Amino acid sequence: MPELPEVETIVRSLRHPLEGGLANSKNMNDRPGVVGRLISSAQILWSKTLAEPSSEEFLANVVQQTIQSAERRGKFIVLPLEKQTLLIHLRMSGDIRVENDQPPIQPHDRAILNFEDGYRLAFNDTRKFGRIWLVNDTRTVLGGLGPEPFDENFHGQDLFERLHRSSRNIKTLLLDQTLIAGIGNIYADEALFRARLHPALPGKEISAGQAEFLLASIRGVLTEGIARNGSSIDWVYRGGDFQNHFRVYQRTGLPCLECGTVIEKRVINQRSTHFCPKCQFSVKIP
DNA sequence: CACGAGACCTGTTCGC
DNA sequence: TGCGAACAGGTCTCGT
Repeated sequence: MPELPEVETIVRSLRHPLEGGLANSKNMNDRPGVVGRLISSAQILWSKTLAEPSSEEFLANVVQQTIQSAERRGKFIVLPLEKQTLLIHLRMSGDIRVENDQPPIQPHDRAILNFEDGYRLAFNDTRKFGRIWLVNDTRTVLGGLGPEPFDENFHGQDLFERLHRSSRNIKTLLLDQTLIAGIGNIYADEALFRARLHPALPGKEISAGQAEFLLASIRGVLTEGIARNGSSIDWVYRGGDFQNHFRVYQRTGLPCLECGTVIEKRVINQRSTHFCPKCQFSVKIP
């Protein structure tokens, strides 16, 4: 699913002026926002999309509340309302549309928030993995997340200490949302390439200096991803451009852009992992 | 407790 | 051309 840069792009679009932009535009930069809109009704079209509370409770409580802001925590979209908070996780295939003029419900729409002014927010999710929560206390859902990569109080030394405790490989560790929040399969591979670290390297083998450089690499790829409005792959097209700038992800068999060595792919932690065996050579590889 | 495999889903692409 | 297998940006649960 969308990783941190894609979620950040969507969240920024949700903050757009209420009447600015084109409803239904493919480009997130040209879409109307939702902050300040009053929810008048809601529909749950696939019951499992609602993680909590019950459908009846959700429909009764979400109405007559105005969206106060649009934030991001890890890969979660956070929409504080007046009394409670809506949390949305897009997982693998989730997407958000904001539209008006009551266009027909689209295939794979799983939940709809109707606003008093005629606009609506549609949560579309082909694979049905996405989830929505309406909670009183966001800590019940977000409490276990690790630090935000851009938190200025999160330093290379902190990452080092977190990695150093584990014998699991670095690729798996970067995907662990309790260790650091927001990184997914694409940006893990891209960050490890920039950091010149082999994805199979055990966390405990990584030095403090390498962890420092790795955090800078993570911030670098995420920053570039956000600047390019995220990645648009396959049928989930959101107007992002970062997919045209991958250095290793989905470049299996192509020459490394740095050294010309053929990019390899192997499965780590049940996820496809792409890397340059020369640039990301490490002495200790299990 | 840490770790890996399986489950949850649908749609597209790959390989024979 | 057809058809099943493999694969896809994520995370939870269960068994060892």
